[in-house]
Amino acid sequence: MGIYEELQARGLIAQVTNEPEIREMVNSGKAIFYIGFDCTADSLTAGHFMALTLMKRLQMAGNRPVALIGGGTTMIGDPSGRTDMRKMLSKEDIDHNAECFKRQMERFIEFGEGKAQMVNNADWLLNLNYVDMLREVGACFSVNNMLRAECYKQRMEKGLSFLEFNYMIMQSYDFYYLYQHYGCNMQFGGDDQWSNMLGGTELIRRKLGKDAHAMTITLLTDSQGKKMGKTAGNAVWLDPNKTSPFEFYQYWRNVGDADVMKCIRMLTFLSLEQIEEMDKWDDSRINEKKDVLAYELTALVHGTEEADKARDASRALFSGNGGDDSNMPTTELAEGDIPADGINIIDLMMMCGLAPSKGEIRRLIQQGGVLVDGEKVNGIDLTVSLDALKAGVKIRKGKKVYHKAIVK
RNA sequence: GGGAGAAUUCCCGAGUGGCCAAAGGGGGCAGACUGUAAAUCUGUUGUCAGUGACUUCGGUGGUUCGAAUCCACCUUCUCCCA
Repeated sequence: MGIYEELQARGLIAQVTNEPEIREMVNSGKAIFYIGFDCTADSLTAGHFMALTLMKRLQMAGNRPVALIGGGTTMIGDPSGRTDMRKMLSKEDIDHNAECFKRQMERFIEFGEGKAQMVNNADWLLNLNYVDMLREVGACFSVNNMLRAECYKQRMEKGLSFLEFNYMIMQSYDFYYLYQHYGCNMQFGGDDQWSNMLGGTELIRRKLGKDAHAMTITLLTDSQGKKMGKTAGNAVWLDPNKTSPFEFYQYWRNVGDADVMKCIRMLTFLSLEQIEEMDKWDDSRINEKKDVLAYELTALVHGTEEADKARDASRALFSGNGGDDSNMPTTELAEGDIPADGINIIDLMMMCGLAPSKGEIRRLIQQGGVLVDGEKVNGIDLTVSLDALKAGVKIRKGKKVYHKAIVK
């Protein structure tokens, strides 16, 4: 079984330009492929993670990845799948974000001579001359066709600025540029990138008379069709400072029943045999599956040591036996922050960042959603003593958020 | 360039002088039920304090005892005509 068949079996392939040729190319390790990452934030997210695993899979099969950081395209902003315009980022922000991306990717993909390469499209996009560009590339695009592209459809109602309209051209130019300078013959991306990617193969065909290929990955959605990798509208980050390994673990531990096997198949590096085996497990082992998923992914992103800790913490908290809670998310407070006669529970929770406002904590307590050291808090006037804090106080918010406050 | 319209809280969307911190829905949070799942039901959802104060309806000024609501200018967007 070749890598192509494996990707297929894992349900990762959404659309391809020419299946027989792509199959042959990736299976024989001849593909030099790129995936673009627009740096709109200072950390990669769980959404990018799938693209990273794909790079790794293909690299393991002998293909050469090119990770493209979108320092140039981020200046424009991809309108795909959006109903409103992206916030314009400053050049400085973009450079900073690109740096962060680079560091995160290096942990994951092997870069170096003969291995993966990393490029930044700011290097060639930012110095383009407008008129030259229009003559060289603009002439190859039909506005009529572009307007029909799926990625602009959603924007036809709310409006699309000329700036964003050009995104497809920039991305196409990237492919064209990489084809010529890096021998890059294939592009991968999320399924929402399909039309942008076709723009690139089309441009290469017109300018050079050569065939380049494009392949999209199935977007990871839950059983309700919503994009995964978000909690309450916030991304699940790969940066441990933005999403701790514990929270990361918990996110995957909590996926819906219907989505577990799909996630395992698409995201983990467990062999297909192992996965088939798990698929046969009885429904009573559903939580075991979730545990495997969470552990595997946390280990991939944060390393086995962090994954072990996250799993231990999770088991200690949820399996009911008390257990080792040393890996619980913790806020360390200075003795000077706490009055000698103790601190009100509301203020304490504020210090731990457990809620954005005092009103919310009050409501939480009134609705019976707060437990301190296992005891339900019955009133908003509870005071936590300094001595208790020195020993460490466990606060539980709702069913799943555990936090420890300790005075050092 | 000309004309018409729009901007409301996390999102969508009602509100056309006081009864508006602002209907309804979505989302979020909590409770019940459970398996750290889903579905369902209930409560809750500006901030700080408590029988009240403060901030919020694109921005800046103005009218008024009182403005999300009226007026002027500005900004952004949509639609129609060029």
